[in-house]
Amino acid sequence: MSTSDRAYHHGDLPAALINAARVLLAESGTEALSLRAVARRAGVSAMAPYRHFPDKEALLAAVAADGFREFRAALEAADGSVPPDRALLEQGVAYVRFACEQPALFRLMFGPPRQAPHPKLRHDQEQSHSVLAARVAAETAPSLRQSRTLACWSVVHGLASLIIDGQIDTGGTTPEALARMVAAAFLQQSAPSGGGASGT
Amino acid sequence: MSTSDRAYHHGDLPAALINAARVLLAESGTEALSLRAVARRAGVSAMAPYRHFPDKEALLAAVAADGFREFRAALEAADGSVPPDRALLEQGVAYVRFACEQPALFRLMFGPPRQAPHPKLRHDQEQSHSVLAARVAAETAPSLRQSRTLACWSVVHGLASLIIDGQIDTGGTTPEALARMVAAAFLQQSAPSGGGASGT
DNA sequence: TGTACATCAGTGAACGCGCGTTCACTGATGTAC
DNA sequence: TGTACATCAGTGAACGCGCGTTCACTGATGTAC
Repeated sequence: MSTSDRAYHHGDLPAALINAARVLLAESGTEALSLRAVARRAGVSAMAPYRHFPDKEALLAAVAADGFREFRAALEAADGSVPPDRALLEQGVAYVRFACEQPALFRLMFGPPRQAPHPKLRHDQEQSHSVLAARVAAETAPSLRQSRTLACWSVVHGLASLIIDGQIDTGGTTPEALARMVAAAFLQQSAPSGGGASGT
Repeated sequence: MSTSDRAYHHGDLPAALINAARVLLAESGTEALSLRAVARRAGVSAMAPYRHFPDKEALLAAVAADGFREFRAALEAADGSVPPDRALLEQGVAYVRFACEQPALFRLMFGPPRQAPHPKLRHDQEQSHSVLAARVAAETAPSLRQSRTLACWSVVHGLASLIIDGQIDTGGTTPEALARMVAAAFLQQSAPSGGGASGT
């Protein structure tokens, strides 16, 4: 506390800015995410961020990268939390849960590409994608891997998007329950061999 | 021509504005869609739109509603273009094609809700959703309808979103081919009875 | 241990911009007599 | 058929706003001697 209490030098302003951006994202959505607002939130002058990020895009990219690392961790945790034959289902549920808990962050991460994205961001993005791809690969014949991975990814991404964009009349059903319902319908018979998808 | 050539009164400014908005959307994306830019594009003063729309949101809602009507027509055309057992697949392909042909319009239609949406817009939205729902209902037992409709919707919506947001390394594959590949993987065995999904 | 000075990390005022929207207006149209 | 007038559909200047970014600055830190 004493070091960050009110020093002229902040200590770790980059991290503080990313944090402030995520708070703003959670509170007010993507529209409200201006450089000035982030600086204000971090309790620092409007110019301070330029010490650490060349421009607004760079800060946004850092926020997205941070999100992808957290996202990846969530997918991995879900994957490891159950026996292998239910891991894919749980990953899907975790995917939807993440989006619904932090919709604006999710939109920033997966929304329309802003510029040529930083290689750093690209890397964190691919790392998170590979968690799902690896699970599918583990239980799918090589010839079907690509289409099955993409189908799995599409179904969870689509459900997440439809929910957070208010397109679905959920009638009070929780996102998690919707995810289990949809995933069950999806996995029902498309598992290539044996057991699969009878979880709850 | 002679009536619209350069009259003080425009003739049908509302339609011209919606059109101008769609052109801008196609050319420069959602970010560029300001009221002023739309008016400029329609060759009219910045204030003229206020004769026909109470504010910016209302114009955007009209654009989205227009998009939903076109979207619905595309789904219906696809549905009717093949025998019933392949209609669902073709609807999915049409869904993805629409999104990829007009990504910014698609985002405006399905993006985060801006305000309490106009009832008119809600209606056009539901009309388009019902095309898919009706097809699923026609070939699915009542108890499975809800989950199967949502699963089908999610998979096409997710694929469309991933493509237009640049998340997928398509390696040159066309959106339509991706859609057929994913839909095939998805429908492979989840059709409740008989034939299904051996298209192309 | 003490001083000089380069470097680093912040400040604060100011810029130009495009935006949504207001206001008071003016030109065109249509209808009553 | 001609005129008076209400109404409708546009104009153009101006507002206040928050934005990203520039500029010149100042205070804090760390290193060489």
